[in-house]
Amino acid sequence: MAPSQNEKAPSQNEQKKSPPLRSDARRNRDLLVAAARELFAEQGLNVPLDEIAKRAGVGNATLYRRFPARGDLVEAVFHEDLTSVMASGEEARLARDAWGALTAYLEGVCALLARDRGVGDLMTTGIEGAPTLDAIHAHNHATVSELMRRAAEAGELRTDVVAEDLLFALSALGTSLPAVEATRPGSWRRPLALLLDGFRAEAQRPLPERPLTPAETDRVYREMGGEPPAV
Amino acid sequence: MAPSQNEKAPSQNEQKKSPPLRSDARRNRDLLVAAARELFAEQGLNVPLDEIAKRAGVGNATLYRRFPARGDLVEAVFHEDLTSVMASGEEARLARDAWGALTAYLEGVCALLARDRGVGDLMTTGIEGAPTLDAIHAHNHATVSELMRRAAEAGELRTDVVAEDLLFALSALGTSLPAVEATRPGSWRRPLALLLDGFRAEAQRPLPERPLTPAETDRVYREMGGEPPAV
Amino acid sequence: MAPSQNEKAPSQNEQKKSPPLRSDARRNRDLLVAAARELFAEQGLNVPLDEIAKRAGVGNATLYRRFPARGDLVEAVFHEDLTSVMASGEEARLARDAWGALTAYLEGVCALLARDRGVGDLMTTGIEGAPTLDAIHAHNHATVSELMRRAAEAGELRTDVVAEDLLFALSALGTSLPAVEATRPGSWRRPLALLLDGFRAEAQRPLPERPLTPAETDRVYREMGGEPPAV
Amino acid sequence: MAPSQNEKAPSQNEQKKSPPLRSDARRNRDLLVAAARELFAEQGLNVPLDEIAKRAGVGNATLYRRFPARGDLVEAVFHEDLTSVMASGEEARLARDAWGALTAYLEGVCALLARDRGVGDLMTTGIEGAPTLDAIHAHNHATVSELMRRAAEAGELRTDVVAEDLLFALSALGTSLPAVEATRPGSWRRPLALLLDGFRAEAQRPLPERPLTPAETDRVYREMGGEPPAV
DNA sequence: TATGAATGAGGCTTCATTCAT
DNA sequence: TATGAATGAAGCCTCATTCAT
Repeated sequence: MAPSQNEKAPSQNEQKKSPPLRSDARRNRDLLVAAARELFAEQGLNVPLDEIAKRAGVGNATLYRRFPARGDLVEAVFHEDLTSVMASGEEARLARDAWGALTAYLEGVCALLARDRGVGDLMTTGIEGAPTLDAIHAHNHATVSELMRRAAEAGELRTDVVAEDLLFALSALGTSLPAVEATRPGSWRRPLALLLDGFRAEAQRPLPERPLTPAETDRVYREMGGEPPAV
Repeated sequence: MAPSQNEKAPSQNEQKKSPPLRSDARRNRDLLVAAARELFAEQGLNVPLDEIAKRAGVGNATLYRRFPARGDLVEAVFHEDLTSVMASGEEARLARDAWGALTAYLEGVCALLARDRGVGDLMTTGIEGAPTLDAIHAHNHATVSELMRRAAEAGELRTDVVAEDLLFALSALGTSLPAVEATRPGSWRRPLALLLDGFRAEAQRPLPERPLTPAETDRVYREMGGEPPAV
Repeated sequence: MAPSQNEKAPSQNEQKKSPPLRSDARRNRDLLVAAARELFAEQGLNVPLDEIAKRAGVGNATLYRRFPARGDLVEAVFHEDLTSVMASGEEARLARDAWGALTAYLEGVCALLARDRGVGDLMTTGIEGAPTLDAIHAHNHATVSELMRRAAEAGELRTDVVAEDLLFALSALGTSLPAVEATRPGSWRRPLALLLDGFRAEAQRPLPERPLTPAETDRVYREMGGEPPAV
Repeated sequence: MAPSQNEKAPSQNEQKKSPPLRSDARRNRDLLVAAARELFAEQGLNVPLDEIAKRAGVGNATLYRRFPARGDLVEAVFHEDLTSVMASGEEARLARDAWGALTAYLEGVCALLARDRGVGDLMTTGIEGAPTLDAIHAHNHATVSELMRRAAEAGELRTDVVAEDLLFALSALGTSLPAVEATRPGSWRRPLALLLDGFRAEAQRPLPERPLTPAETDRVYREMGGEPPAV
């Protein structure tokens, strides 16, 4: 469940100072994370905590002790998935074909969004006190920015857009993808393709309004969910 | 609150057979609708009913008596706004320039979406027992279909898309617009323009996946909210 | 209690002093009584007053004004039925065969109990401020007493029982009769016959406990429903 | 509250798999059951749950957590009493004198009915999802059937009656007994004796109507309360 | 006077959070 | 330290009763 490198350095998840967990505590922790992963995927991040504890087969206080805030649980659950997103982002940045790499990267992200309601919530809701997720978000932003810059240089991407434009569109789309995936698997590729076509160079029409600044984008996400953004 | 044309035909709101309301009842009803309009706009359709009653300054039972189900209140609140959407749809259909009319129509819809969270909820959540809203939804669909057909004939719109594609993208976008509007008024025009550029003829790339059928679209919305769609 | 001249002088129903009702008021009053009659019979005396008003097609305040307490409505509804019980009681007292007359009389009462849940409630619940019903109750008691006395003299009825014994048994049975009637029409005759067999002379076994006094019986009914007895 | 033998085998109350409760939880559970026992006895099974929680001195959520449905609480409360009824039923079946044993058994049942309104409700209302009570009901029926059969063979009981006849009469009587008990303790023996005299052999008169079948009896109780019968 | 609406208390249930063992 | 229960606030709904036209 937790990736193997975590076993070597569990401190990353439990913050710096924690001593390694006792075996039964570790087991319960993992059960909780697994249960939360399922329920977040199925029902989104607002699933009742008691339900998570029940599916894990532990008391709710075990959950609360291990994860004082909902965000801690969220962070634990999505650390792995989103780390792999970071990895695919790194890989994408190495590609020659920036636009193709961007497309492929976003397809990976959307595949994740489509099968996990929690990820979509992460993009719009934001989670209080989830530094790891913040880092991933920053990395994601950097990846998209970088690839967009190069794709624009290559003449594939219109030049009047910024990363915020794309990420915002993606987050808006993201919440809807699990529903289309449940209806017809794979059909999320179509709205994504339409979205991307709007960013292509040939489609250019002068855009109204300047793009949102990063600070404004933050505020947007805060408006939406009540907390800082996450992915 | 009630536009003057409603004064001529108040029966439309109160269904056929109801006798005209007494003055104080009418007043309370209007207070409730006004309070609900504000709170739906601010917080979406799931705002607690007690809060609506409190803001209206009436008891919660008064609310319940007048609007037995939440959907009745929703219908009363959005009837007017959405009727005007229907009117603008009729107007759009008369225009020469189909693509321009479609754009203008969608701008009107998005302006509404941007300033009222309730409308976005309506597009994804659906409301049980709101026949008027269903009718509006059907009209909206017909308008978009008609204009898309003509815009495609005129060579402005890509030919491999259907109304469901556009309406789905719009509903996905809609939920996010109030947040951008609150951050920078009017800035919702930008993501809308990007969305529309994806539908233009020149941008064509072969799309993956066939579009969702209307029945599938219904199921998507049901997946999202639990009930039939509304707008 | 309600002699035929009441039809000429309905004022007796609305207390002494009321002027005769205006025609529409009279109509609404009758609608209310009719609706209450149906609903009391179907669901018992605790049916919501609003439901009665709704079935009558009038506002609930009309009901309240005309019948300030639930008991007033109850009295109006059951006046007629129970008056006919009184009449049949009078007739029974004239019969030669006291035991046969008693049996026939109780069959009439049970037939009423079986098809009207309200009557059973009346026997156990009691109604505050229903003088007419009290009078009927007294008459019923007198009838049963008289017939029992004569049946005992004739050697048909055991001599160690009093009217309270029989009336109590009857009231206990009464609540259950609508359910058996709904299950198999007419089957209420069987438990009644069993009950009566317990009162026959030949069945005599010395009974434990002295019978309840009338005062105690009153208290029993008060215990059961909270109010004075009625039938 | 719980008799000492329960301390040896507490599992019987908490179902098979439950781990033993922690001391405070056990205490609160017992407080709830005690409060419910009192209130059920005083006011019947429809007493508000909040009132039970209040008398127990715990929050209403504690009650809900421990007893998700009212029936769970009912089952907990009456398990003990009714188990002792089953025991006395077993004992009765062993007696020589069937009629005497039946009488004694029913006296025990009536003594219970007289001092606890809840038991009477159980006989007419029925409780959803109370398997233990259903078992007790079946046992009660079997006991009465068996004793009636033997009493008929011994010539003490009339031969044209079945268990349903007696149980129905008993349930009809049952609801009324708490009121007579409250009025004069012990006086419930008199109506019971009268009832039983109606079932004696010497009293025989041909009974009208065939008895209700068990299925019909079920339907009767469903008519009365809305759910399957219980005792 | 006749009418219909407003009221407000009370019931049940659910959940996030805090407390006791 | 690990665990699970208690808590209390809040949501929704229903009804008998009172108030305003």
